[in-house]
Amino acid sequence: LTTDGRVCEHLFVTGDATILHADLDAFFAAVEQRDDPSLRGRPVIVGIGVVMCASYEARARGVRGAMGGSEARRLCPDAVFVAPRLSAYTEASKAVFEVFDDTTPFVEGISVDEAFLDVGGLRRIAGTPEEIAVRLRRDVRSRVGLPISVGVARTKFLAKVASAVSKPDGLMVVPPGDELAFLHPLPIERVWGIGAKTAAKLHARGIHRVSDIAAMPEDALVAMLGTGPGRHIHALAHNRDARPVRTGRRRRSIGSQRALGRSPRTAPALDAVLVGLVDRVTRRLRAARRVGRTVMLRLRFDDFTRATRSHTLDQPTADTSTILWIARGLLAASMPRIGRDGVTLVGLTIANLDDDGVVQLMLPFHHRGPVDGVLDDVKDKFGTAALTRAVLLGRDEGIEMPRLPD
DNA sequence: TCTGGGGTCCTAGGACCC
DNA sequence: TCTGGGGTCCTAGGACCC
Repeated sequence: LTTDGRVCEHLFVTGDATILHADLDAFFAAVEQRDDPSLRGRPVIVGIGVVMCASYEARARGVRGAMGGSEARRLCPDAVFVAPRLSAYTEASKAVFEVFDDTTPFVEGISVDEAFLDVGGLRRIAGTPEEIAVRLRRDVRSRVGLPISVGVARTKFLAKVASAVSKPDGLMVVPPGDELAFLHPLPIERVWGIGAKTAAKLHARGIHRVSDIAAMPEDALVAMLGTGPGRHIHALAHNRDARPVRTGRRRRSIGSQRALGRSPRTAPALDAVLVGLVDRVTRRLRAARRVGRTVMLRLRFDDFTRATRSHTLDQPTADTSTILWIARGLLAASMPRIGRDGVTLVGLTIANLDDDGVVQLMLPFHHRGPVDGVLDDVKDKFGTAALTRAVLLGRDEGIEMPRLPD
């Protein structure tokens, strides 16, 4: 503890750089270039109305993600626009994560195209972190056909920064001892967690480099950004980041949204959009064998302000008619504001997720030894989702009474 | 073709409980 | 009459990320 009673954030300062951050380069565009040789070497933009992903050839001309299609075309008239093929990206992502899983048991997926890997303790069997990273990049290239950048450091934060700095198709190892020399000259935008708003606040006070942040007392940052962000940014600027690589993280919400564009905004039209969203979301819930308790309606208005309305049920569900009933109620409650401000986007998210009807395995207290035989039985009877849950229950939650399915 | 679609985490206030 | 001290859960909004 620090003198004022907070938990100190650099408990771990010893040790090697053993956290890898692996991040595919221009993922969607790279898949398109892989699958269509005529696109290689040319500026490729995935997305029609809006840029979802731009190849490095297009980025060199100033095209950025989330940019409007018209501006992208103006900057780069010879770009090839490609409609996204989400299933191809999902498949490529799975193949890459297989390579990750073959590298180390400690993989934490961050999104479809990036993950943290903890390779501490693998030195004897797999070599140094740098050797592992070299091999990982080679394997992803040969097995999946995609370029991937890797950062290696002692903290998640720095590994993430290093992979970004090394892009494209790069590898950067930040050895302990060189960390602040690497970090401090960087512009604050490089810090994972500083976005547009925070950067603007900092710039307004003449703060442009990470070293500027590091030179400030924590209190000053807290006064500027609030308690949570202030402390967080201050710690990161000193490379204090104790977050471990966490395996087995599960999705906490499932949602879908639709921008309305020029389509009519009448009540029946909005209801039709809502029905479509509910249908998509509940299908995805059931496919994932999850159920949820909180139904959240998300709205965006003409002036780009946003609002959310939510309702939490007593019992989790993935039932279409139940969720539609709740969603309609939330939409009805929002109609006054919609009439006033004009709606441009409708979204629906289900949160507070739980597993649906998954078997929980209770082992006797005295059970020690391997559980492989038991787990194999569970897998045969109930499938791999149940197996995951059983392992989770044993490792993280101890032994507890199973909650009976409804 | 002004601004897609999918997520995470944090905070603050209020209701409610013991 | 005024008011403790500990907690959970829900709702709404904001910032950030890919």
